[in-house]
Amino acid sequence: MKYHHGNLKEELITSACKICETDGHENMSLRSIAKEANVSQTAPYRHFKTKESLLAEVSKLGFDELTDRLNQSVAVNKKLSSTDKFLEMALAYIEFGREKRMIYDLMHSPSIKKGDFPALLNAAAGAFDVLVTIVMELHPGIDAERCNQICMKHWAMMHGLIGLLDIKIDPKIESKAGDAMSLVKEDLRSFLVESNNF
Amino acid sequence: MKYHHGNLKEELITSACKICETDGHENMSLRSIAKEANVSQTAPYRHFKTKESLLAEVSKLGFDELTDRLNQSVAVNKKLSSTDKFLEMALAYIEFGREKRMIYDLMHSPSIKKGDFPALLNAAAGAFDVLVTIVMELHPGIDAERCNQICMKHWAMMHGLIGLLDIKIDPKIESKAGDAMSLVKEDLRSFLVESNNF
DNA sequence: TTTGAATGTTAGCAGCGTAAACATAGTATA
DNA sequence: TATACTATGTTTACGCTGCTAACATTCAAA
Repeated sequence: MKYHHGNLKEELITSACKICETDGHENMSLRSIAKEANVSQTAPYRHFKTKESLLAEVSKLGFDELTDRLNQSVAVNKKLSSTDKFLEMALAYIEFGREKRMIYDLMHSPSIKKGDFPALLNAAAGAFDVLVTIVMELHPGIDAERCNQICMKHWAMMHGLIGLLDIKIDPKIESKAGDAMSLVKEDLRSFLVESNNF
Repeated sequence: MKYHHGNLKEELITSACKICETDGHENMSLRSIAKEANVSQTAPYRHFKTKESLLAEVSKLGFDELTDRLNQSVAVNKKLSSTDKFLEMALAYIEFGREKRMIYDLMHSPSIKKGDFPALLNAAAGAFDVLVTIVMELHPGIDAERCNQICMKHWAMMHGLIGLLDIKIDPKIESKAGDAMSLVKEDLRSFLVESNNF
C-alpha cells in the first residue's frame, strides 16, 4: 500500500457514486466515502474543498450521463420523425430518472447549490440543450423565448412525473405506480406531444 | 416558568414550522427546534419518537394548508366554469409552492418516508383528491383509472414546474425564472387546459 | 396520601463536517 | 546527488447532530 494513492480524486468520485446509488444521497457521509476508497477520513480535503463540492462532481457526472442518453435516444434512428425523436427523448429521460433514481435525486437536491459550481451548471444546461435542439427541429425558426418556455414545460412534466412516481401519495395511488409508468410508456405521445399547443 | 409546559407538542410543531420557513428543512435540527420552544434538547422525545416524526407533522400541516387553498380556490366563485375552476386550482397550487417553498420542499423531501406516517399519507391524499374532484366534474362519468392518470399528469406538471423554478439550470434559464412564472400566470390555460387531451 | 404515569432535565454516546498539525513522498533546482 | 518545496496523505480535535439512559418534577388516580 503506497502512501500516495495516485488517483484518489477520481476514486473518491467513483466511491461516492457507488454509495449514492446504494444508500441514497441523504446517507452519504464524507467519512463513508473515504472509507470506501480505503483512505483516511480527511484525505478528501486534499482534493475537494467541501463535501458539497465532491457531491457536485457526482451530480455533474449524472447530468453528463443524462445528456448522453438523451443524445443517444434521438441518434439511434436518424430516420425518426421529429415528433418520434421527441418521444424517444422523453422516454429516455424518464427511464434515466427511474433507473438512477438515487443519482437523479442528488442531481436535484437543494443541498448542492448549482450556482457555486460552474461545471455542474454547464452539465445541467447541456442536458437541457438536447431538448432545446429537438424543439427547434420540431419548429424551425421558433422564437427563442417561446422555445425556452416550451422546453421548460416539458422538462417540468418529465421531472414532475419522475417525482410523482416516488411520492406515492396514498396507497390507492401507490398501487397505480405501475400504471403511471405504463401511462408513460404507452400514452406518452398524447401525454406529451398532443399537448404541444405551440 | 412552570416545569410542565402543558402544550409542548403543538408548540414544538409551531417552532419547527417557523424554523423550516426561515432556514429550510435541511437546516432544521431537533436542538434548534427545542431551543425555539424554550425547552431542553431532549424534551421533544417525550412527544415524538424521532425527529422524522416531528417533521412528518409539519409536512402534514403543509398538505392540510395546501388542501384548504385548493378548495378555497374553486369555492371562491361557484359560478366559474369547470375549466376555470381547474385553472384557479392550478394557480393556487403553484402559488402555494412558491410562497411556502421551504415547507413545500419538506413536504416532498425523501427524508420523510410518508409510508411510515398514515396521517401524512391521508393529508397528501386529501390534496390530491381536490384535483380528482375537479377532473370528475369536468368529465362526468369518467373512468376512475383514466381520471387518476389525468390527475397525475397535471399534478406532475405543477409539481415539476415548481421544482423547475428553483433548479435554475443555467444562468440563461435562471434569468428566465420570472418568465416561467409569467408563463404560469398568463399562459396557464394553454399550458394546462389545452393539453387536456382526455 | 400515596403511588405511578406523564413530562421535564442532565449527562453522555457515536457519527458528522471540517480545520490544524504533522508525516511522507514526489519533484524541481543547486 | 543533495536539498528544498510542494503535493498528498494521517492523526487529532472541535463543535454540532440525533438519540438513549438516568434522574427530577409534576399531575392524576387509588
